Amino acid sequence: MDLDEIDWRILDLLQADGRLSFSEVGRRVALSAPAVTERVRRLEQRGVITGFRATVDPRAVGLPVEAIVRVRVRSLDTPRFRQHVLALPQAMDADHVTGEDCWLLRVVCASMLELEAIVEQAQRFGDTTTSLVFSSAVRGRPVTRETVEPVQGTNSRSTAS
Amino acid sequence: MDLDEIDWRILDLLQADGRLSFSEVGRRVALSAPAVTERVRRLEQRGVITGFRATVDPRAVGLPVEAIVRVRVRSLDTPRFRQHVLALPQAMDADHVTGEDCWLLRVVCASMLELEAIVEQAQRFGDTTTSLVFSSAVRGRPVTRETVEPVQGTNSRSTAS
DNA sequence: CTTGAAAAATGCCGGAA
DNA sequence: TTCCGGCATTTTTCAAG
Repeated sequence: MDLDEIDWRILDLLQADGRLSFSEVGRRVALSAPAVTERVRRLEQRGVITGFRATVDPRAVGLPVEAIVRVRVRSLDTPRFRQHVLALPQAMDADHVTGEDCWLLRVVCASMLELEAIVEQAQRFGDTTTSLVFSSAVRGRPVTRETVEPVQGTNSRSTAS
Repeated sequence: MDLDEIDWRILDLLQADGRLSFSEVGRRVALSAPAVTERVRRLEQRGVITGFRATVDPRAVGLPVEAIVRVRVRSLDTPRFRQHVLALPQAMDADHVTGEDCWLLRVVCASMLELEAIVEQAQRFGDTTTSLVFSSAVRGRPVTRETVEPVQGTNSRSTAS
């Protein structure tokens, strides 16, 4: 929560390239390598950095179909539904949300046939609404200081701030 | 696409911990460090690995509100809407999808007040439906061989396969 | 947080299966 | 091709200030 300017710069760098050496990070933020290592360790311990991951493009490994499946789960079935999606290897994200469609799944799969099977499985727990993803204009935007303290005047209405 | 067993094991390891040294990966898959480096380089070149990133928990940096905003963008406004969401630091994901709600935004922000402002901005482009995220049962599940070739008999209907 | 030294990892090369 | 071994360089790690 109380991150200083250097913490934010480190987060910027590591969200852009999670394999940057801590020496290199240190060079860019004008700190020694051990200092960076220690800051990163503390950011992880405080739960700010939750991990470092390689990101894989599903389309590049034979998963061209991406869809958002909204499921109106009957409340009694919620625990079983939770178990179900946890076991679904094609479910990349599953969010429990407010509103009529209690659950939102992001699913990737090899074909429409497979998507059909997945949606049919989900139907066991409630009504579904499925949308195919054309494209993603934004995916996993890094969290920056701007996200936390957005500046005013960024919108088209007030360009001449 | 044509990934062998070792490629999959490397992807498993690096999706779990993107900062593992390639020597360590090599130890675990019984390959020399240069061989791992070369495989990772090719996986990146083929677009399988799209990058390595640190993941940041928005809640840990003062962004406790997460919401999915569906926007029914009027088709003529789509290009401007695209520009708008690209400029929104709170939009973590933005997907163009089929169906009535042409766009799905995943938004994080500091307060309900801020969410209200963002939704009001989105309203300029079309009607919106907003759902608050209670929790995420799955977030960024790794892509595995199972995702590409799901085994049959995983579902509750056919446990005794 | 820094420095400095030991241990480990990386990058690059020629050569083997 | 794909992988291995070896060497120079860089990075990591750990101690001490």
